[in-house]
Amino acid sequence: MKEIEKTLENKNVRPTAMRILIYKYMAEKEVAIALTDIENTFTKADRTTLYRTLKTFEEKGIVHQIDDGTNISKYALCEPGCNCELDQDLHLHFHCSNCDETVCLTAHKLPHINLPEGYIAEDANLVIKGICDKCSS
Amino acid sequence: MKEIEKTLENKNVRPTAMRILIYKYMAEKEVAIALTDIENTFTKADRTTLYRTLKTFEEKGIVHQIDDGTNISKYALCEPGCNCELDQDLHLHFHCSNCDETVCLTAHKLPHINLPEGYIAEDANLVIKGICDKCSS
DNA sequence: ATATAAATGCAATGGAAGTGCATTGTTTTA
DNA sequence: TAAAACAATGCACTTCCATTGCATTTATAT
Ligand SMILES: [Mn+2]
Ligand SMILES: [Mn+2]
Ligand SMILES: [Zn+2]
Ligand SMILES: [Zn+2]
Repeated sequence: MKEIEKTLENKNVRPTAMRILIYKYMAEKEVAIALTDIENTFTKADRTTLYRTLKTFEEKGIVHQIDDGTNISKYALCEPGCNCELDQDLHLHFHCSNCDETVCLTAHKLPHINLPEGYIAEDANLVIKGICDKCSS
Repeated sequence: MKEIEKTLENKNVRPTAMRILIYKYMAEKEVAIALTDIENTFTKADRTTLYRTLKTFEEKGIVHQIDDGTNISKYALCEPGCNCELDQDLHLHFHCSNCDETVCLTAHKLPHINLPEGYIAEDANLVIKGICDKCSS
């Protein structure tokens, strides 16, 4: 428990009860989390609080937002030492069309892309859709 | 004009007045088009008609949908001979954070990705965000 | 203890996607 | 050609998620 408090404080986020719970929840799940997931888990808390918690976590580099093509924002805890604010650590994401779960494939970094003249890359998003390991077996 | 009618008929889409106009509009633009773009252009037509036109075009392989990360679906005419229904012709897309325009970089095919055991890829989406050639000059 | 600032809760809004159904227009085919 | 069948369009309405303003509560600083 104290671990999580430390982690939050290190990122300049006050470790409130709700924030600790959400962090713990995300740490236990191995998949990307949507706001509605958190909503359904912590039904006593207000949706806005949960929403703002995710936003705060994102701003402070605790989680990164994932756009998996479902038009539902998902979030996952950043790896220790990840610098996704600096657009490094760009890994790919996999979205399973069967179970609708999205996972970070942090080991799979994005390949470098040579753009045409005049184009300046600042960020990239690569999502693979298909069947995940759990659903394919 | 007759060109467009032929194209639509070849794809088993009836060349109605509205559809021809929308096709023409998209052909003239070199960027991906959102429903609201079409809405703002053809203000007399109903939004649903325009919406369903895009859906029809997509189903019949006349346009492909583009998810550029803005959470607004965009569409672009398929290249002649493109087989995006078969998940081939997977090219990357570039979204300019300055002018908010999205373009197909059809010359840039997606690199092959080796996924971990058990993962089966069916589709992929790669979007580069940054500054486009027009905005960087 | 008081002042200040941050976090939370409540209510409302906005934008975009999607659907049901009636109406209009077009194509078959008898 | 007229009737029947089918496709396209228009209107109204719904759903879903993201986002904001403001009041209230809670925590921190002086
Ligand atoms: Mn990730
Ligand atoms: Mn494209
Ligand atoms: Zn799955
Ligand atoms: Zn631009």
